[in-house]
Amino acid sequence: MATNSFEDHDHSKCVNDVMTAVEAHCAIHKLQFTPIRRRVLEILLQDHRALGAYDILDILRSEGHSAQPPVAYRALDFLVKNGFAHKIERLNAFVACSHPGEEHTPAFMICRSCESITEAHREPEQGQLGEAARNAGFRIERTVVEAEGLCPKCQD
Amino acid sequence: MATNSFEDHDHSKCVNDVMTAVEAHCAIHKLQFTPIRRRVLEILLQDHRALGAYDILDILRSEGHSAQPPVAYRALDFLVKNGFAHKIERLNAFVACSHPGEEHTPAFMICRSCESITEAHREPEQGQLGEAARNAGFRIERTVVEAEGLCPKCQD
DNA sequence: GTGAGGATGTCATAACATATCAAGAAATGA
DNA sequence: TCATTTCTTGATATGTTATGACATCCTCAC
Ligand SMILES: [Zn+2]
Ligand SMILES: [Zn+2]
Ligand SMILES: [Zn+2]
Ligand SMILES: [Zn+2]
Repeated sequence: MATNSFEDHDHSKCVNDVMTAVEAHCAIHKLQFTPIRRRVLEILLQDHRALGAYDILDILRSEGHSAQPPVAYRALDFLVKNGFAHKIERLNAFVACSHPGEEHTPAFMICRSCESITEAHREPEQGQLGEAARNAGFRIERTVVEAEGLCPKCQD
Repeated sequence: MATNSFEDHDHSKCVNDVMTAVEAHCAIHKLQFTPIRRRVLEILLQDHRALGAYDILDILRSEGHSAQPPVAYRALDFLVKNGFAHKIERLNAFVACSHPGEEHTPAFMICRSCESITEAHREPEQGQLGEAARNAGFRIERTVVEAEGLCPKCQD
């Protein structure tokens, strides 16, 4: 996966790398990477966009799977809990992770025009938020950092 | 309002200052600070917590107002659009702004234990997110920055 | 083989948010 | 003042996102 998915890149390699990393991670950690979970991740990886749970359900149904909401939400829970996908709070939607399995604190840039999303990484204790937390005596456990705007292509 | 609402502070002054500032801002900008809008802001100001639209509806109803969802959402839209309240995306809920009317880029610290929320301010172009955006050629228009964790009191 | 834990299928419902249209109130400008 | 326009509210309905609950099935350990 390119470091910045706004740039042109070999996307099939991008998909492949993630699937390989996830398979390896599941093997090591004895996680069941079942067909539904795999298929949902594949769907998320189709492009660098966030999909709602019901978008995913529609796709599953179009493939002959009689899918009820919990089917999508359970697969997404699995992917999110294990660091293979992230929820974009601003959109109530889900995106595949660029660095599956690795511990990281993501920040997202969301293009409002083409809807593409790039994941960057932060250090939670650094920067303005870290400083504000120290000043307030607040202990950060999770962060939601999402920027909305225009990607390079859509600025033209 | 205290710079950090996790600290003990004179909350009635805190409420008063915000209401005064909002009234002044509405007078200057010819905004209609109607009874419903005022009441919803008062409800949000009761404590430094986020309330869902339906929480607000319940309160309005308990006060004899026959309130349907659009009543709450319209008032909240008004408050958010004019910078008197913010939506907390992580919670699908709304909180009163600490600096009503002023242009600012908020960041929130949300205590998962007592649910209190403090608003800090960021410079959108600075810090880790600003740097990531410059590297990617991304133009930031809005940001969502929310930290979840434990406030000073709840760490004991 | 039996029991325990995890995964899936299915139905139902909760929680969050908006579309639409009618009616009323307030600002605007003759 | 009166008409016009714009904003606000009332009310019904519906759309969208997410979870609860329970039955069934599968796998693995014992
Ligand atoms: Zn790619
Ligand atoms: Zn990630
Ligand atoms: Zn206060
Ligand atoms: Zn604010």
